[in-house]
This record gives sequence, structure tokens and C-alpha cells, in this order.
Amino acid sequence: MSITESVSVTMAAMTPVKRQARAERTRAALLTAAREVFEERGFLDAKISEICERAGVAYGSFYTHFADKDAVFAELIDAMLAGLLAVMRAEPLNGDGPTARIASANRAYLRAYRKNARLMAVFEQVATFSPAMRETYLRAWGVFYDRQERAIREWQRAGLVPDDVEPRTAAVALATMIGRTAYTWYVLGRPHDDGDVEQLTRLYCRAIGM
Amino acid sequence: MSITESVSVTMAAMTPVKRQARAERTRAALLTAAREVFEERGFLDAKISEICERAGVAYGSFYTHFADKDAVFAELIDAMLAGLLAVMRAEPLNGDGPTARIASANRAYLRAYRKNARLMAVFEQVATFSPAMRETYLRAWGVFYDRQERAIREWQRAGLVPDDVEPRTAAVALATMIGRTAYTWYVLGRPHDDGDVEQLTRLYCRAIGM
Amino acid sequence: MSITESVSVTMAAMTPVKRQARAERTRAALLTAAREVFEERGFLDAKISEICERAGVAYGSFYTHFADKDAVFAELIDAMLAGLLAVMRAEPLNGDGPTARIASANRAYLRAYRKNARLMAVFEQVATFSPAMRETYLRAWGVFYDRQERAIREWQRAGLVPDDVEPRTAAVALATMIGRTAYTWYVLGRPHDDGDVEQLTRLYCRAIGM
Amino acid sequence: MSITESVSVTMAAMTPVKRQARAERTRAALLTAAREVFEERGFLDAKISEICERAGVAYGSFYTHFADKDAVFAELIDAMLAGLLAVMRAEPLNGDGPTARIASANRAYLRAYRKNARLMAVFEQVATFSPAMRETYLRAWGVFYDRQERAIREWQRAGLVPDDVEPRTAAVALATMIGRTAYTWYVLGRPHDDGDVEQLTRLYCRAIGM
DNA sequence: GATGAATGAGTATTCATTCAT
DNA sequence: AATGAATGAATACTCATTCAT
Repeated sequence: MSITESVSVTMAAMTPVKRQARAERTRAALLTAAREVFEERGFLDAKISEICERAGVAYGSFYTHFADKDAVFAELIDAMLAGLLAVMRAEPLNGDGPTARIASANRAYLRAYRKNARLMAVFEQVATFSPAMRETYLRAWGVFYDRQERAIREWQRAGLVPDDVEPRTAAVALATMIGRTAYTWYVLGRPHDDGDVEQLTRLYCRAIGM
Repeated sequence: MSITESVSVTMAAMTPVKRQARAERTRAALLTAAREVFEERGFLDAKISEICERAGVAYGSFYTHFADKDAVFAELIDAMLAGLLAVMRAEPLNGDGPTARIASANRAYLRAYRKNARLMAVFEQVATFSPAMRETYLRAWGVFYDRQERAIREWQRAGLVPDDVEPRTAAVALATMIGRTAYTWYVLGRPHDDGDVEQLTRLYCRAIGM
Repeated sequence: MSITESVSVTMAAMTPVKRQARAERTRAALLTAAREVFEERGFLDAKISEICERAGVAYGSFYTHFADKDAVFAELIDAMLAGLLAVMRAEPLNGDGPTARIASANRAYLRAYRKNARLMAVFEQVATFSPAMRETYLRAWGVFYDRQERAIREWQRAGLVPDDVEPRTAAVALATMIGRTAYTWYVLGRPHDDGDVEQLTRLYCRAIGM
Repeated sequence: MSITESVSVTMAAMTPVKRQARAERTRAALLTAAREVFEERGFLDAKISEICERAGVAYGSFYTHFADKDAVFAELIDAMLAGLLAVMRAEPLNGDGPTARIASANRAYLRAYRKNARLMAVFEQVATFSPAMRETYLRAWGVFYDRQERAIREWQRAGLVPDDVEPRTAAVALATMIGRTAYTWYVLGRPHDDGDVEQLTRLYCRAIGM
């Protein structure tokens, strides 16, 4: 081992940049490992020790990067929700008419949900006992409701949806229908097929009188 | 009562009855206390010791009547679900036309849900980490789906609902909409009013083309 | 069911004799069941509840007949030891010469031990942590030592055993050899055959210079 | 020490050593305390909490070093048996003739046993109810038997012991005599003196016809 | 930043024994 | 005598978090 190599392993000799880079790597490894462990065991049975083992990081190092178990989890959820939101935003809101837009929005949502189903399951779990996570949960649904509500109001303005539809209530109910059906399919494992996605869209459209 | 019968009801035979009475009282007290504690603290933070204290019963007596914490909980849930089912069955399925029936069924469901909202919340919680309770959860929803499906099929036969509605998929989606909206309102506390109930029914009816 | 039969089941009507007889039956059933349970589970894992179940007797009735778990056990051990002693005493101390006598005594002891091996195992177990049972244990060995010692002294008086054999020490050592070999064979399950019994006797005789 | 070596021993590399040292101290303190507590109370009444108190260590630290109560105990027993074996092996097998060798081997064994008598007592206890410890127990005796058997065979080859002595049976019986007499003396507390040791050896030698 | 040993609060469950009928 | 419900003491083990190097 040359002196240079040896020195590179010591702290004093590390340049700030290298130090940061190393920390970033550790942090990333912990996040990846944490997601795996949470998905496999759920929040309650996830152990910090296992996260560290998988990340190939010392036990105590976890707390160098995260305040506590809740903090890693929150970060994973935030990232996931941001990704979900990005997918939804990427979906062109205009296009071949409202029905097609609803269809493609639903498909996009369901696809994104399925990709994150295992973490979603844990999100639902934690939201049942953690006030902080319940906040996040409500906020996420709020965003979802808002999008539907905005769309419905537009359609009403365009005369595509009758006025006796109360936009907010309908938005909440239909977002719930879509969102919870995703849970039912991908988390609880209820069988379903592509035709069901179409049905879902048809129910959605008819429900608001389209 | 003949002499023979009367004589046969001596000591040995009578005592069990008395015993049962006392035991039944203890058991009932534990169940009541358990429901309270579960509702206040959730499943995870519910302590057997607190249940016993509230029931005015010695710690060990809990285990005279229930195998463990899961067992009391399961019994409470079973009772609650049986009650819910009874309410749903009590609802007359005939009457002033399908729309009115749907309306009254939804009202009945929401009313019953609200009355049990706090225990429902815990039910949802436990279903996220207990395989046994997930089973119960799926079974309960299954019953709910079945009822909707049966109704939709009847309406199709009567020509009230178009044939392009796939009864099972629609049943699952709409039961989910109603059921999860109840959770959203009564467990998560989202504001709502009586008009929202009407809207819900309207969305339901329109969705299946009624 | 006739009145007479019915009455016979009640306490008030039972004659003292019948009552005693019944109690005796219950007690006997408990003893039999207790032996089974102790033998199957060892003392520590033996449960009063299981003893009562097997005896077909109510839980609380156990304490009508025995002060506690230790008491039943003590009674079983006492009975077993009395039986063992009886076997040993039945063995004719005279006969075809000392060697033959030693041989038949050993055979008798080993046979009796084997028949009680499972309870013996529990006896050894309890003697390691119960002061009272250790007393019994020491007393039982004392009796065994005494018999050997007496025999050795007789043989010395008859000139069959040299005087440099210290009767007590030899008695303790050889009784230990025989007694613990029985444990090794029948409790620990070390393989052995009939030839080994002969060997044991030969070792015994030679050890004391016979 | 060269510069290279010195540099390579920086932080990361040095720390583990220090850690180990502290951990080793804690571990040793726990082992010492555990032995004390087991000896005073027996296995069943030994409490982890008391072990930790005596070791001056936090409760949880016990589990940093041992999987459970059984694990510390097993380690203590293994160490004790290794020590015993070492003593026996240290005993020169050659010397002033077989009788003197037997005498000194017996003396060595009894001395070593006495030093460990209190832990031996607990070993015997645990062997009666723990399958794992019974394994260890049988293995330990097996080693003891083997040594005697080997010696007897040698003596037979040398013409010092008659051929009608079956080496294995005699080894088992005589090892049992010596080993269990040690238990009787040092654990059960039966009175004895130095003359008894000689007697024991004389019985041993005569038994195999020496 | 990394390491990993130390900390200690927290709790369900068992079961011998008692006791009211 | 029999019954069986009521009692409550007793304890090993987990694991998130801290902290000294």
C-alpha cells in the first residue's frame, strides 16, 4: 500500500469534495437499502440494523444522515410522491377530447401506482398511526382532488359536464374511486385486467355526466 | 318443570350457569374496555393492562377469556362487521325505484360506518400489518362487492343498466368509492355535508348509466 | 334419569362412604395423570391444568387433594422409592454365595430402575433445584449405601473381603457406580446389553477383593 | 515502525482495536458476573438483570454480547470443560506404574472438579431439562469414558489387566464411579477425606484386576 | 464522517394458587 | 368435594437512539 493510498483512507487528508462525495454515497446507499427493507417488512418490522447491513454501512452511521427511522421513511415517501406528481403533470391535459384525456390520465396513474405499490402499501400503513405521515397522506390526496376538481370545473365551463355536478365532491369521490381501486388491485392483489381500466374510465365519465 | 327436572338441577348442574353468568359479565366488561382502549390508542399502543384496569378486572383475567391481544380485537371486529352487515340487510332492497334504493342503501351504510368510525380506523390499521386481519378485511369487502354486483345484474336484467357495464368491475369500483369516502369523511375527518351524500348517490347512478 | 340417579350426583345426598370413595377415585386419577404428565414433560413443564384434564377432573379440584405441585410430585416419588425398596428387600440376601447374591441384587436393582426410569429422570431433575427433594434424594441414596455397607461388613466378618476395604467408602462408591450406571443406561439412553450387567457385577466383586 | 505502517494505522484502522478492547472488557465482566449468579442461584433463578448489575453494565448490553441466557451459560460450561480437559491432559500418563498413574489421575480429576463444583452443579441441573446442554453433557462424559477405555486397553496389551475385562463397559462404569462420587462429595456435600481418595483408587484398580 | 458498543425503556404472557359458589 | 373463574407476580428480549473514539 502506498502512502497516498493509505492517506486517502484517513479523514484528515480527505478533501472536502471527496468527503462530501463519500457522504453522499453512504446516504444514497442507506436510502436504497431503506426502501428495500420497508417494502419487504413494512414500517414496524423494518430494523435500522438491517438497513445498515444492506447498505454496507456501520450501524451508527445511519444517524449521521437521518434524524431517525421516521425521517428516512418520510424522505422516501416524499421522493415517491414527487415522482408520482411528475408523472401526472407529464400527462398532457389537452388532446383528443376529455374522454381520451381521462383515460390516459387514469392509465398513467395506475401505471405509476403499480410501480410503487410496495412502498405505497407501507405509506398507507404508516399513515394509520403516524400523525406526521397522515398529514403527508392528506396533502397528497389533496393534490389529487385538486387536479380532478380543476378539470371538472373546466369541463363544466365548456358545457361538457352538467351543472348539478358539485365539482369538489365529485372530485373527491372519483379520485377516491380511482386511487383506492389502485390500492385494491396492486396492494391487496385483487385480480383485474386491461378491460377493467377502460371500465373505470367509463364509470368516471358517466358519473360526471359525460 | 317436573320434579325430575328440578332435582337434576342441583349444585353441579346449577353452578355452571351461575359461573357462566359471572364469567360472561367479566368477558363483556373486557370487551367494552378493549374497544375503548383500541379506539383511543390504536392497536399498537393499546395495553392489556389498561384494558383490565378499565374493566375493573385483574390482569390475568384477560387471558381467562381471550387467547391474546389479537383475539379480543378480532372478536370486536367480527361483532362490528356483523352489525354492519345486519344494517345493510335490514335495508329494504325493494321500494320506490332503484335510485331511491341506492340512496337509502348509501345513507344506511354511511350512518353505520360513522357510528363505528373509530373502530373502523383501527381495523384499517391492523389490516395493514396483520395477515389474519387482512383476510377479514378482504372478506368484508367481498361481501360488500357481492351485494353491489348482484344489484347491478338485476338492474341489467330489468333493462335499467346498459350491458356495457361490467357488473363485477363496476361493483368493486363503486363499492370502493362509497366505502373509502366513508373512511375519508369519518376517519380522516374530511368535511362534508348532507348534500354530499346525495351527490355520491347521483355519481353512483350515473356511473352505471342509470 | 331416575330420581335416585340424579340424587346420587348431588352432594347433600351422598353418604360419607360414597363421598370418600369418590374423593379417593379423584385423588387416584390425579396421581395417575400427574405421573404421566411429569414423565412426559418433566417437572418444570408439567402443568396442573394438564394433569386435571387428563384426570377428567376440574382445575380447582387438584387443590382439594394436594397442597401444591410439589406435593403430588413428592407423593409419586415416595411411592416409587417405596416400591424400589420393596424390590430390593424382596431379593434374598442369602443364597448361592456372595457373588451370586451381588449379581441378583444388581439385576433386581437395574430391572426396577428401568421400570421407573422416566420418573427417575424427573426425580434427578427436581433434586437439582428443590431443597426438599434433595433431602429425599440423599435419604434414598443413604438407604442404598447402608445396605451395601452392611453387606460388605458381613463379608469382611466372614473373611471374604480384605480388611483394607473401608466399608462405608466402598459402599458409597460402588452404590454410586451401580446407581449412576442405571441412570446412564435408562435415562440417558447409553447402549448396553446383558453382558454389561455381568461385567458390572464382576467389577463390583473384584473392587472389594472378592 | 516505519512511516508507512504508522500512516496506515490511522483512525479507521486503529479504532476497531480500541473498540474490541472495551467490548472485550464488558464481555468478560458479564461472563464473570454470570458465573457468580448461576452458581448462587442455579440456572432457573438466575436473572439477566442481576448479571448486568454485578457486571456494572446496562441491561441491554448483555444482548450485545450474548444471544440469550442459554448462550452465556453454554459459554461458561464450554470454558469449564475445556479447563477440565486441560487438567486431565496435563496429567502425565506415564510414570511410576499404572497404579500411581491412576491415583494421580483421580486426584487431579477430583481437585479440578472441586474447584468447579458450583458450576458443575448447575451443569447437571441444566442437562436435565435442556436438550442442547444434555448433548454437551453426553459429549463430556464421552471424552472421559474414552480416556479410561484407552488406558484399560493399553494395560490389557501390557498384560496388567485380564482379558475378561470388557474395556468399554469397565471404562463407563468406573468413570461413572469416579465422576459421580465427585458430584456426591462436592456438590451434594457428602463428607469424605483424603483416605477416601486412596480407597477410590484401590477400588478402581482392583475392579479391573490390577 | 464513520464506527459499533452501550443504553434502558417498555410489555405481553404464563400459570400456580386462591376462593366464591 | 367439586367447580372453574379470578388473581397477579414475575422476566427475558428488542431495538431505536446515543455517544465515545
